[in-house]
Amino acid sequence: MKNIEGGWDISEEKIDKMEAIEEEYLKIRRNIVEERTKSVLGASILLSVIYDGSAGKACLKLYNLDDNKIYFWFDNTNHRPYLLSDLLPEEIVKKYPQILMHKGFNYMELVEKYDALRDKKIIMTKIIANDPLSIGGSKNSIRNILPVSWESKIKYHLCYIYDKKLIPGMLYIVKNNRVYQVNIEAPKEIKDRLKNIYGENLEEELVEWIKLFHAPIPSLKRVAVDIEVFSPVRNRIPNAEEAQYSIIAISFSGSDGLRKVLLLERNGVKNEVKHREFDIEYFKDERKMLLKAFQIIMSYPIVITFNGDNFDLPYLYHRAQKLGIRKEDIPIILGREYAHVVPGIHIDLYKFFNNKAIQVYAFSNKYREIKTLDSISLALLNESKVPISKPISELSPIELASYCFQDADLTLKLTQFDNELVMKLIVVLMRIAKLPMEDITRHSISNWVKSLAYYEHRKRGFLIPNSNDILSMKGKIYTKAVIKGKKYMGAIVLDPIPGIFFDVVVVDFASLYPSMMKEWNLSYETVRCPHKECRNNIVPGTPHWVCRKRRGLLSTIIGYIRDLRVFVYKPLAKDKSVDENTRRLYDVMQKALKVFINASYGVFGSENFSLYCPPVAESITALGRYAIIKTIERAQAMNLAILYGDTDSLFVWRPNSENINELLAWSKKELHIDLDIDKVYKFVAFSGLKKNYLGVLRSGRIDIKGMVGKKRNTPEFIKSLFKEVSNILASVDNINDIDSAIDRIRKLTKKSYIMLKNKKYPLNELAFRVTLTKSLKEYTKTTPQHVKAAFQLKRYGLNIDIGDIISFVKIRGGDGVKALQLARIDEIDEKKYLEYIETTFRQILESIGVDFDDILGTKHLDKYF
DNA sequence: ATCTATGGCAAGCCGA
DNA sequence: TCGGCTTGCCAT
Repeated sequence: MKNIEGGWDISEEKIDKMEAIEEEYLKIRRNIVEERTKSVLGASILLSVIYDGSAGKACLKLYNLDDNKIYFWFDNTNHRPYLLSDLLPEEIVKKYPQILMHKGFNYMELVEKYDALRDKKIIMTKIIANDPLSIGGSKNSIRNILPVSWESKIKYHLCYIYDKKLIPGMLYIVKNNRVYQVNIEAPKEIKDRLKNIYGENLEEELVEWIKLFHAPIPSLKRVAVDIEVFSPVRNRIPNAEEAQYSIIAISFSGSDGLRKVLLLERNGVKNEVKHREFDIEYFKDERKMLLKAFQIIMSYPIVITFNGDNFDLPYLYHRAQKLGIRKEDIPIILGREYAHVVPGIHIDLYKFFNNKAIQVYAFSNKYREIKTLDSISLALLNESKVPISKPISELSPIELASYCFQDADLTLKLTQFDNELVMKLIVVLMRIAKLPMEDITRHSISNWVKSLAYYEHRKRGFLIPNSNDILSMKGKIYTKAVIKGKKYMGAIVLDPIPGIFFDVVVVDFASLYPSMMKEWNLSYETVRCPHKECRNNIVPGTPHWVCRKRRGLLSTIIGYIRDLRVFVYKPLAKDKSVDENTRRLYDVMQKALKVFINASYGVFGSENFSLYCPPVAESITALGRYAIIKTIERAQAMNLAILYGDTDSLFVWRPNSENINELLAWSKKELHIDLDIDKVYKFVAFSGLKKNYLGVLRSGRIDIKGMVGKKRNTPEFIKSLFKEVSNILASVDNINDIDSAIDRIRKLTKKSYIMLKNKKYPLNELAFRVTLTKSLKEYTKTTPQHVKAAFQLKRYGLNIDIGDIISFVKIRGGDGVKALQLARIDEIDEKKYLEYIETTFRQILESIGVDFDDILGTKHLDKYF
């Protein structure tokens, strides 16, 4: 027996047992490689597609619903890529000897001549480096197809013919070396709903979309994994590449009920303690423990981690190599950004939950503090980790096991809550974006839209343009942004009329920007199109024109998505006559569609988007401004009093319902956008500032927007004061209640002043919590307070990095601030805090017509000191 | 390698 | 002291 680290006394009998583990492990591996390439496979969900252009092969990862296992399907038909000169019209090849190296290459010209090439079914390849089964080998196969120097210019023609239109997340059957899509019927009632809008003959494309949403979403077998590593130094995160220290615990929590912790016996102490929540298996040899872990990982089709791409899996991989396990016997393949597992799929929930689109639109900003497993679990599961008092390396075996298991279990639960919402969302997003499971969970919205758009291009046989070419043809912007440094003009915000108003109705346009894209045929190819006849089809407020001859691709897709959400899935998700489970499923669909709708405008204004087209973004906002201005004019002509409005909403004071209905009808008829009643307020109090008001709905719910007291970075004691004040206001029913409310607020204010003066608030409630949005050395222009506090912490040896939230309090003298951890209560600068209370309260009070100074009965704060 | 947009406010920094 | 600029957070 080889001594690995420290060395153990191992009995013969134990060695036998361990060798059995190794034998079993190798058997599973062989089984995976040899048998899982079947030519007949029942209904399976397609999880991943790996193309390799240079080898002319593709590999699909299919999850078989019969046995919950992953199978591979190789396409060995060896599609050799065509050379560019085969694809392009002869005259173009002659004209440009280096083909696309020519700088001013005209993409539109190519499009016009492209029709002849349609039947060749050109599509882009997608290449994943380091695919788990090494079906190809080269990292960037484009190099093997074309001379290297062409690489950058070549992007849009590529290159490799693959005529199967596979949709990740959809169901397929494999038979005799062919892959067939499972036929899904589009339900009649859904079609009927759409026929009400589109007429009797639904377009084939729209029916395809419905099928996408009505293919069943099976429950996927999965296991969550977490590891703990020994560390001789407190709070030091071990380096995954060096993998210097032992892995001391590996925990698993599976959707099939597996609850297991593998523990390394250390210091010669034997601990065969049991735990009632999970099984513990003790190991003397770390290598055997890893083999056992690998065995478990390989037995699941889906492996879930929290930050496994960056830590757990790389650490396991490097540690295993260090302990002498051969590379090919480790079921982990490290890519540049991903850690893949074999044979299944690895989902890193850290990346998924960090995705802005998921945070904001799917989970409506329920979690937005630091994205740790703990904070996300707390927000979504209402469950958090039991804190440990000692460093990990000092825990007793049982404490360590519980701590480690807790992480794996929370990770699994994040995919299970709300009827497996997260897994279903992932599958639906895969189907919409046409991205493999690994990619959809790691990429951001601009990549999702890109993938969707590319798929639609290929389906229609369109060339996919190079972003440089779009930009050089359509890069000009004509409007000026209000905010310095922005590219073009955005939305209109009306100046609110300060004061308190009872009986206010808010109307707003239903998804204004996407509606504009749909109504105006806005897409990168239709805005500023080459046709002379379209030049007079001008977008109001801009010099841009829109094509009349061709339907815009993105405009069409966004139109479908919008209609499916607005007319089908959103109403059905609320429809009480639909059974509970189906309704929840519709809610998932509705949420997934929302993500795409909300991003559809933004991506066109983002340089990172591969179809970036500023005139499209500019036209969209211009049309938004046009719509709201026309509506205001119309409302005024009808004698409706507009108190406030922002982008797509208008606040109307005491309207009668006839007038409102007339306005809504007018909008539909004249602007072709749905204007709806969004909210009805008992009263709204405007402070006079834009994006800053407080309202109480008919239901008694209180709506507070933009006020300081609500912001995440304000100290806790002010937030709770603010909450009390808003509750007082929520109780106001009519104008007569106001005086007594003011009186209560006055008392509250005074009380808080005295509390502050007598240092009754604990230090941590006084802390401001501000995020570092850059790394410390990038703050070159100014040194804001939270950066000062961060430097103080750094001097104390703490590791401070981008994304950290710095807690600090304001003090007298010195820097003016001190990091919370370093401050004492007697250093506090009360004056600064009084000023802060003042602004907070002023915003509320001025809106209800009370002078802040009256509240205190004094003009000077100093009198309190 | 990562990234949807612009408008608005409060506070603090920093040079004139 | 003033005002422009930077920063972070929020509204839509």
